[in-house]
Amino acid sequence: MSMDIETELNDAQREAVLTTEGPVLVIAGAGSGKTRTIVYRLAHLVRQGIDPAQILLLTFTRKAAQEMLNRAGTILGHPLTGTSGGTFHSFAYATLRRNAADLGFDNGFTLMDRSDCESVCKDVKDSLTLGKGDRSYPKKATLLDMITKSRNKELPIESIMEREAYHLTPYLDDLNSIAAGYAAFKRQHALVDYDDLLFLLDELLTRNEPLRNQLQARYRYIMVDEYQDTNLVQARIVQHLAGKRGNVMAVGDDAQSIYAFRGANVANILDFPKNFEGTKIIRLEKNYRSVQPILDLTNEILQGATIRFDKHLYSDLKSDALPEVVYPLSDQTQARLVVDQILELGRKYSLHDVAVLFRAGYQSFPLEVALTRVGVDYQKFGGIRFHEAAHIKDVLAYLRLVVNPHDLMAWQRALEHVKGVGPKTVAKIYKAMHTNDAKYMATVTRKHESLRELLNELDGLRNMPPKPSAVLERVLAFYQPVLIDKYPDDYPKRQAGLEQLSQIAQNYVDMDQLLGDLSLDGDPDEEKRKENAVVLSTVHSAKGLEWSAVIVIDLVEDRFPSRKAMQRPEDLEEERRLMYVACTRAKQCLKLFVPSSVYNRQSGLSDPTLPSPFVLELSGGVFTPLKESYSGGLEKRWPVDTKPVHREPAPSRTAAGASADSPAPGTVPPAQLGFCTHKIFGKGKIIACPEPNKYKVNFPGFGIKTIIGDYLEML
DNA sequence: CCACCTGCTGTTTTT
DNA sequence: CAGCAGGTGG
Repeated sequence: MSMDIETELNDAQREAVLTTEGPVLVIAGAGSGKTRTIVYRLAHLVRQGIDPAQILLLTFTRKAAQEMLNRAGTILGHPLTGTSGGTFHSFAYATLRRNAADLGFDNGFTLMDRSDCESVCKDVKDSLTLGKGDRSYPKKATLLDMITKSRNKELPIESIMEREAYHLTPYLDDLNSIAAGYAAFKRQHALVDYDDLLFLLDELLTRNEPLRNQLQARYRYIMVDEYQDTNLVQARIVQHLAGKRGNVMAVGDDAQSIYAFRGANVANILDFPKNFEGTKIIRLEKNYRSVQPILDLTNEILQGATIRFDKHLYSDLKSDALPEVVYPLSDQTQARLVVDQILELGRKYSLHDVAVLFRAGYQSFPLEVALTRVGVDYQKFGGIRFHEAAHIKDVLAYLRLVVNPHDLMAWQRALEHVKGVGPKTVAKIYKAMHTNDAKYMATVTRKHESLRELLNELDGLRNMPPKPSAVLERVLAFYQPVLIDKYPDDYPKRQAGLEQLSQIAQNYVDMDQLLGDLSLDGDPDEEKRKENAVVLSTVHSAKGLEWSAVIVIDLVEDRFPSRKAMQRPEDLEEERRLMYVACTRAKQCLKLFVPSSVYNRQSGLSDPTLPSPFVLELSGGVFTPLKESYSGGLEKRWPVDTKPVHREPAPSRTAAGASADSPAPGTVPPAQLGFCTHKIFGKGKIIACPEPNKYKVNFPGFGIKTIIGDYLEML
């Protein structure tokens, strides 16, 4: 492949590629050739004679980094060797491992995944004897959420609570104690969570000047992708690495910021020019991905935003076909209709070029069943990850113990397979081992004969050369009976997973590296898109990707936007950007599905739905509406808003629904539903208007109340 | 102290 | 439908 900067790039892209010195901020709209720009810049730098090892490319997923490096290699005609590319987290992991002793980890450390972190939270909670008998006590997942959110946003737990979890206020003191206990536990057992990777790197770079200088000297050219989704500590890391020279190119799009929930701060991209003096700002606005009718629709989604974006994408790609909005009767029939659409699209496109997107992982379950029934293969992104499966974690626990004897989480997993040994016994054994209490060890091993064997086996592992594949081989051999015993129903399937793990291990010489990569990057086998498998993905996991045809399902209130995001206006804004990301993935064909009812587990019945506000506010001209007929087909549905909708004397939330389609009878157009305040209950969300001037309002902490309009102030 | 059973609660997104 | 607390029997 050739590299012709003159003909293959537009003016803005070319400028971004050719500006190699000094800070550059590239505001890259969706589909504006951002990846191409980064790839060409990589190639250009190397062609200029820059040593590839002096380039650092930080991206959001390791997959993205790998793909960019590969493409740059293709352009150059030889692979880029020595370039560091990956996520902030993987870069941090590698750097910390080389400097573990400096951070007080003399025996190395182990990276915990999400479920490890949750169980630590639970253990700490139990050991502080908090929440006994309280059924509504925050779950371990909630506890961890609050702790990491507080860290990522660098705010006290109290502020996080005030802003987004008012109902947890009674537990504030508990949460602070649990957070402290959690931190102490990690230290004590040489464990590190995802957040620690970033904070420890920041600490290291701040404190260790020689190291900082060394890294600054090495990485003379830094590129950071998806800058809108970095948080405060990531921005500091970039500043440390860039140093005075400030040779940083940040690329991102404020309209695609969808990770505020984990502490991402859009201010980073907006303030980049302030933090790096003399920043050259380049905007990429021409879209090369989507046909114009799709962009007309996505531009409208952005127009509804409270804080307007200075952005309007345009494209040369024409099409006569408008995006479609399809109204199935229920989420069950939606699955069937989507399968029909997939089969039809499969005639025009390769199936791996067709994607179904949704807000949350579980929303694809009915579709997965339907696809399996008709025999269509699919590949799902954003579900349970490879390394989170119980049997994989079991096996990895033994590997972890080879590296880090303080890893209590791993001890628990490993020893609890012995019949008669539970959490309490493990804790005692752990303590006895670390205090050389031979007497207890003798007693306990006499009581459980198979424990003795297991400990001998572990010693054997520790004494062999730490070659991952060899150690794993031995672990798998003695894990085999446990596997069959523990999973009598489906152990053959899990066995296949373990063999896959063996395959992966072949590629590693270093145990730490293997463990880190598994936790930081999930299933390395997922890299390649399967041929002839339709893609199912959460919108978050679809970021940065594109398909010829995209179907978005479950576009109803409480699902997309998610129910949890309906409490606060700023969360709703993030959902809007998420909707924008979803729709801008489509190149030629976009279909939005709005089921009229969804199955409700609690009642066992189908509940009627309200269409997502993001669909309601679209003007009639940008899409073709189709509804499911009672016979199961699709027919054109004419916009019914010819008869004027009776409007309440205007709660002023008009941004939504200016030209909305008429809602189903008996419901109220969400255009009128917004937020309000009440003298006693405070701020709440209006969820229905059963009769004129009477509203059902959900007040956080008080629940749903029906209130006369006169007592409410509309926001 | 551990394993197993019962009945209640409440469902986002990810490195 | 899972995840979890609490009770019971070994």
